[in-house]
Amino acid sequence: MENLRQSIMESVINQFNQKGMKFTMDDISKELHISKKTIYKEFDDKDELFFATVDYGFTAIKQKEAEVLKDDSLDIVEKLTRLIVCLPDNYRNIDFRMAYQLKDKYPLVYSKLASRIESDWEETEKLLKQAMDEGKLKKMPIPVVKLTIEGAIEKFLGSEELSKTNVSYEEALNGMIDIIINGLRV
Amino acid sequence: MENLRQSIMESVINQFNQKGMKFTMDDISKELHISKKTIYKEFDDKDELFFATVDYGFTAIKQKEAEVLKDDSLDIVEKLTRLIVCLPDNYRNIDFRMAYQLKDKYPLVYSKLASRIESDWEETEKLLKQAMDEGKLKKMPIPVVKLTIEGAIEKFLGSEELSKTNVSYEEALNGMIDIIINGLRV
DNA sequence: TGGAAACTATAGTTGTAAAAATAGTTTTTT
DNA sequence: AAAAAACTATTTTTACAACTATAGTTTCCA
Repeated sequence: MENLRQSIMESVINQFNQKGMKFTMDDISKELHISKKTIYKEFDDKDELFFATVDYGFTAIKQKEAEVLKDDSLDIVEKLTRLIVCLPDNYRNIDFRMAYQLKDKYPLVYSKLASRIESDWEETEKLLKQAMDEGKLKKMPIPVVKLTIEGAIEKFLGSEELSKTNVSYEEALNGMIDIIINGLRV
Repeated sequence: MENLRQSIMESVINQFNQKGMKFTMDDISKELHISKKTIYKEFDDKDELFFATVDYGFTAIKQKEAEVLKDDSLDIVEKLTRLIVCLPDNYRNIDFRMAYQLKDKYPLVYSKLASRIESDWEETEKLLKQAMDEGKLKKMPIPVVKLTIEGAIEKFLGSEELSKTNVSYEEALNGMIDIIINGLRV
């Protein structure tokens, strides 16, 4: 079976989002109705499993990103808008308020996670800079834009204010991106 | 001496921002070179001291806010911009990443702090709604604007990204407010 | 072959008793 | 009169042992 690895990693993501780091190899084997032995045939140890899972979790996002980038029917500002919409997928698939738990026990996995998210910003940053240089967007230090977007996403995910006021996450996200892209228009 | 209370409360704010909640009554007396007895003559106990300090910490901000509000030479959107610039003062004077420590031991103080910050948003929200109703700004759910601003401020204060890229806090703050106000313009 | 369960060494948790720190008071000193 | 220091009752940390949970392995069975 070739997608055995894959379903194990799916289970890891699932368990992680349910219980944070407090899930066991037994939890995974139970969820998948497979034996631990089978897991250990695919992955040397928990470390390798986590490491592989981080990579796996980003493949879909990277792909979506690549599609946007190569679609030449899109204006640079439109590309940017779509790219920014992609970014929060990271924060949704991997609940970041739980990821800090990795820092202590799996520092390598954590830094891989952090650097992949960072690298997801790279294309966006490049495009932002380009749009500013071309005069399509107002000049503004990139970190200001980046931190504003990141901060908003984390607030949208973490605060109860949205659900209390019946504003959906999607609505908030699109609103925020709309404000920022418009705010940067010359 | 009339500003004895005041200097004690200043010391509390100072100690808090240095050490979080891990400062003692002795620390305060040492910093001010006064005896503990003198502190306890002004304040019944640590609770009352903290409670009073929260109120004290907000007076300057509230005053600045009131001045902006009553200045009729300002356009509503200008008022809003200045009001939003005021808001972060809360987050700077009282480091919010440390305030959560109050929750357990001084729940009353914490809720006072939270509600005062919340009430600081009230005027801003009122003005935002008004500007949207008057067609001066694009309609947008208020929580989206609020969370975006709050999220950005917290990121600006907490992340090392600004200092690493030589962007000052003020620059970032003004940039962010500029983006958002412009992004909301019709 | 692979699932289920038993097994072991280790890592993590919990309870607790001793030690240290601290809020608030009292005494002494300046 | 107020600072400094000493004091006490309470709270907070610390240290450590007993207990529990878990990663990874091995055995057994369908």
